[in-house]
Amino acid sequence: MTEADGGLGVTSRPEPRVRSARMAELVRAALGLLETEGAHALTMRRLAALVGMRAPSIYKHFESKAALEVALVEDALFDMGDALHHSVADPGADGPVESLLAAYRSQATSRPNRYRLTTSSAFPRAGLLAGLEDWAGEPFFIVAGEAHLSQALWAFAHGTMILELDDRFLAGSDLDATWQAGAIAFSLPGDRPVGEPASLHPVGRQP
Amino acid sequence: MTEADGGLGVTSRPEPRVRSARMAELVRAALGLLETEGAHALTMRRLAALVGMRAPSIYKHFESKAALEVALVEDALFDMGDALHHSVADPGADGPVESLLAAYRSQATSRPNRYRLTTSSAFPRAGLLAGLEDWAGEPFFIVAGEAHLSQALWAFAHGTMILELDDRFLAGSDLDATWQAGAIAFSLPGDRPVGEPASLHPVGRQP
DNA sequence: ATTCTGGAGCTAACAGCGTTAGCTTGGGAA
DNA sequence: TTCCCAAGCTAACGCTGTTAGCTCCAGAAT
Repeated sequence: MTEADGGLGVTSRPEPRVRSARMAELVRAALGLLETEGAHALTMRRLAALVGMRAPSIYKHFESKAALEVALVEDALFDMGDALHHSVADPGADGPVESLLAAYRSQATSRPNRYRLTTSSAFPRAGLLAGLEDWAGEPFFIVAGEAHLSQALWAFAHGTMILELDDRFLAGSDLDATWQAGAIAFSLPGDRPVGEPASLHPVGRQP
Repeated sequence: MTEADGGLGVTSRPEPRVRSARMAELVRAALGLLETEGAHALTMRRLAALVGMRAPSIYKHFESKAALEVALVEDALFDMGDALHHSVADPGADGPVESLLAAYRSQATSRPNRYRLTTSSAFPRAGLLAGLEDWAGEPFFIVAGEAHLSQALWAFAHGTMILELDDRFLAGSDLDATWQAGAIAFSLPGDRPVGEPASLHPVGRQP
């Protein structure tokens, strides 16, 4: 990841907050609860029981449930940022856009409920570590090379991701092809992988 | 809207559920609460107070809060579907993709909290009127002309929309340009509006 | 005209939620 | 040895969606 600092990166990876052993244990248990049973199962009483305490005692370590969720989401953003920065530093045989999208999709899919929490409208984003979201999202700018296209690419990635996780696409859809359709639409021609199926291309891209 | 039936449409607009006067009043009040104060304010007790009753009485008209939200979301999908079908039937001077995206954005922006509810991961989509979501989303297929590209376009639209509503884009971003960047990426060249600003194109698109 | 019925309101209450107040306890610093 | 405070506890508050069970009245049926 250090390579990226000397590269195109203009933001830097924030320093994660230090956590006591008990805090780390709570976050670990919370992640387990969230992923195995869903957001509705992540309650203070259930979490407390999981680590052998009672709900009010959690407040000795986190000032609110929101603060605990912030910890979960910061983990998610560090994981996502690391994966994305790695993908731009070392894109595979496919183009950089394909590589970035594959990293994004793989990361989100690995912990779907944490991804949902991270991108939820209700989540108190203001409490996040300063600069973390910008750093995690920077690879989109690096790959797209231009602000508006990078935002559009990010929006495509998030939109496709959340619709996939929520099973909103028509049953039986080939989602690999959907991701690839977006990758092609947002790729610079020179960066496109060779042997790209031409049918997926928006017909007649050239003026 | 009837023109669309004879056109490319293969799905048809479902018949809305009939609502008693009291049900309609509740849905109207619920929408007001949702939009003016947000999802957290939409509680059975507050809604009941707004129409001059007590919370348990609502259950004489809707079997659960979820059923009431289904009514709100069905309204949203009918409104969205009507707007999108209208846009494909009568695209403006801009291309069909621009026109569709503009309709999508305008519709969602007009009732942001209802849009959030409609697209929320937690929403019980199974309770929706059969075929309603398919019908509302059909214009994306009509415009893109191909299944995967249409899904990618829909994903871009939703992603951009929810990020815009949640204020997730970098402060000061020109979101019109972001929408347009996506519109261009997903447009067939022949359909692109004339006089497209070349600067929006990713720099150095040529190899 | 009387009776019956059922839709639509009500109160009381339950379980679960996040959270707070206030008490206790034990281990390390002074 | 004393003191302090971090970290646990119980009880409780106000909120949530929801259920049980009662009442009341309009309109249909007799």
